[in-house]
Amino acid sequence: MKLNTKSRYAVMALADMSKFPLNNPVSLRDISLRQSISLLYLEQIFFRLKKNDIVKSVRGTNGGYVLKRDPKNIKLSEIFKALDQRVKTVGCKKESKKGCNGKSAKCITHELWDELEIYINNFFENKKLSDLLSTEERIN
Amino acid sequence: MKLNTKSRYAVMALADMSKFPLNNPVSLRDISLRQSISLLYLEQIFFRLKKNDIVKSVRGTNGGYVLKRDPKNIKLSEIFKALDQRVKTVGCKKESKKGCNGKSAKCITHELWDELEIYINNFFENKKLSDLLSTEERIN
DNA sequence: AAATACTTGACTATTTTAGTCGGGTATATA
DNA sequence: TATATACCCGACTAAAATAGTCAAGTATTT
Ligand code: FES
Ligand code: FES
Repeated sequence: MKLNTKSRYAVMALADMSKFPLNNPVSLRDISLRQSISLLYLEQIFFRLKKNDIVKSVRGTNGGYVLKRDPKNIKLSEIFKALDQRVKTVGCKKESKKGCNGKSAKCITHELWDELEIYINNFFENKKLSDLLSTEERIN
Repeated sequence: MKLNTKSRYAVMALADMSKFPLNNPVSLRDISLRQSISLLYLEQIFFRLKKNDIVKSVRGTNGGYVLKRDPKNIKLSEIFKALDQRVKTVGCKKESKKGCNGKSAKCITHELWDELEIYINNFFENKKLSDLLSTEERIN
């Protein structure tokens, strides 16, 4: 099980942003420099974040991205979802009645993996962007 | 985050085995047929399981593999470890003081991913092979 | 002797990941 | 109004990981 860079960078970038005053646009260039993430990659990531109502953009000079909501109200699960990054533990299609090998029934371990998936999703569901900030930053 | 087939098949195969009397060798051919997993792939998986003291082998006709311990005492974490399949959520090297981009310090999200890794490993640590068997099978 | 079943390293096709590229458009400021 | 800044967005690609397969065995039972 591995977490991919897209999700990791997305959370990293958003955490970086949330250190600044809410209405102050933060440019991807700055995030790129501070967090050492490729600017072009960030653009791809933020395109998705914007489409999914997590950030909004301000174009032109001194523009950048702004969090659309308070970090307290942004769950990690939303960020993952925005990037199409879901937890996948089973080999079968959820909707289908068939098992992971196309056979008739769900396999003997299906329930276990389902449980694991719910367990992991639970982590993301209960974590908010604000949880990443240290006490001093949170006061700001 | 995705679970790979190696781990999934390993648990599936071991769960299949644990339905049979403990001292009765179960051949990979049978598991392959019952669970629709490639025999050659299973061989690769069981090679590792054997090396890691989870199963032992019985060669020759009517041979097969036998669980080395009671399913009650086989943790999923051991199975994963046997297959070199570890949970990896961070971008940096654990030992190193450096961050995930080779920069000086650990990044702002490092603690979060560490927490996630511990959280997931915890699931595997607390699950045993016996937990996969239904009540009737457990009596057996 | 023959069949069964494990042994073990190497190899390969496919898929996924981690980005890059290119050619835009909108806005602020000098 | 020219220019620089910064977002916009689809398409592309190299590299790594995954999911197996292949080959050439060895040990044991019947
Ligand atoms: S994981 Fe769903 S049937 Fe195997
Ligand atoms: S995840 Fe460890 S430094 Fe970024």
